[in-house]
Amino acid sequence: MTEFDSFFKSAFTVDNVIFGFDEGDLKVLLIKRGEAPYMGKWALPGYFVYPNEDLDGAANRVLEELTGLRKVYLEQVKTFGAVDRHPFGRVITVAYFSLVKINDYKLQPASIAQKAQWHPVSKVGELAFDHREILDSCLERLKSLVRLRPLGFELLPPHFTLTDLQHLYEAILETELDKRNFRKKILSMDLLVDLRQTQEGVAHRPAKLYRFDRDKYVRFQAEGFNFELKEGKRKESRRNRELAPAL
Amino acid sequence: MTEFDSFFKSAFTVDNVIFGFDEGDLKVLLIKRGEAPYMGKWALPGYFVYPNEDLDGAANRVLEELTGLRKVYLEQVKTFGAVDRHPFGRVITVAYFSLVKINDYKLQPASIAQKAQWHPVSKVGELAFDHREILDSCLERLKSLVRLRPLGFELLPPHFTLTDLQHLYEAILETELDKRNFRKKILSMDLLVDLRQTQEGVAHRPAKLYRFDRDKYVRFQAEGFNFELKEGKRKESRRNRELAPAL
DNA sequence: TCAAAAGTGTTCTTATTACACCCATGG
DNA sequence: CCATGGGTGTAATAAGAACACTTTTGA
Repeated sequence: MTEFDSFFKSAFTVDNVIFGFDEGDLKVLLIKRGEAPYMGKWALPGYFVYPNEDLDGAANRVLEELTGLRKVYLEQVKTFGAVDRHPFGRVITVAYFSLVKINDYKLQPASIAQKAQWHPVSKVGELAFDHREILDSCLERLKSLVRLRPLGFELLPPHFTLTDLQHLYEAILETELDKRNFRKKILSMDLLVDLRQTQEGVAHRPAKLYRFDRDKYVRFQAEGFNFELKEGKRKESRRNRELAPAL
Repeated sequence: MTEFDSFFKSAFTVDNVIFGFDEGDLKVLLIKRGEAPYMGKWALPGYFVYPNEDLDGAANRVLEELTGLRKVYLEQVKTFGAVDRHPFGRVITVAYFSLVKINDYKLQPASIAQKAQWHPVSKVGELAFDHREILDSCLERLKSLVRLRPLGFELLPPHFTLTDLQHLYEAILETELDKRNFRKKILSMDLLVDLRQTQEGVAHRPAKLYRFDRDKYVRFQAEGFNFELKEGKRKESRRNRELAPAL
């Protein structure tokens, strides 16, 4: 194998873009680096992949060490391998994003977590390494996936109002949605359970609470179904450029 | 840096799923392995990433060494890193797919290319390593991208008929399309140029030839536009599960 | 009684689907 | 003159977009 020895000198890491939703904002969990390189800069949580660990395993480990959460939504997005992206040597990183219910998040005792903080995505500036680019890729992927699959619920508490849900979509898609059309669509999908409870202690008419019916979704998927969310912009008569096959 | 030395013992590769379209079939270019491991098995073209090379560069190199083609459509899909996926050690691989016009493909003199062959995607069986899984991921990605962007044209010769185009979509999407609706949609997108030529020497009414207007597409993109291709199945009144925000 | 957010229907426009016959050519 | 695939339109249905007022609560 000596002919290949020279290739076995690189390392790889995972970096995890952990999204949460709170106070009407999409947020991301960042860590303030306490060591070189990029000391003092905000960075994505990540670490080297251990020799006996696969990629998803490493991403889950990073997430759990930081937040204590297991079994949350996690998706591989893209791998970044610019030659000089890491000063220690050739390090390529596999970027993941995960979706957590921000209230489930408990700061872990691990020292690294002491420096973790939620940042509104819209206010994140420069980051260490190429993490800004990684964040952007994950945001874009989230935006497109959230239209195709009911991921939004991963970010909300188990009980939520339709307005919560609408605000979540508005934050992710960076758009505004029509309240009546949104509700009509969501309810027509028949994936929400009316909990027959309402908010309490709000200074306005209390909203009904719902939960996502995951079992039903799984059943619908099995029947071959698509959850799809389209754009909706039609500012000045957007031309139709959709191509629709007619099986 | 000694604390991290143990991590710098892995290697990474790129594997390239090269798609082409010919005789009504979606095809993939595979190589018959002439050495261990998996000697004699069909595999995806791929190789180690050189120390001074980024990932896209390596994928382009693999493609060019094999086919002589440069500047073809190439897209990173997913990274595979199961611990034992390669017998030589820890090797993770970044999977790409590329789209080539099969007639542009010239067998290169490189020895590796001697063993290359186009296989109809539907007839590919077991492959070396985890390459079957990689192929499946790339196929799935192609299927979803082809609905969102006009990638199909990358697989056709510069001049083509509407029937060619329809057959291409049918092959990729594994479905049948209605001829009239397909043409109506495609032509309404205003991305094809009527070349005012027709086929010659066919034993039926000759079809008109078109080309894809790439410049126009670029302009439309700049104006913010979406090329979108939807499913169209409605066998027994498929329920509407699309969620459409109304900005 | 006021402020604040919840909740609710209809109309218009656009997109999607289903569907059948005549046309041009080579053999 | 036949076989082959090319080419064309319309009507019915479904989805998407626009839009404003009443309700319920706490302060």
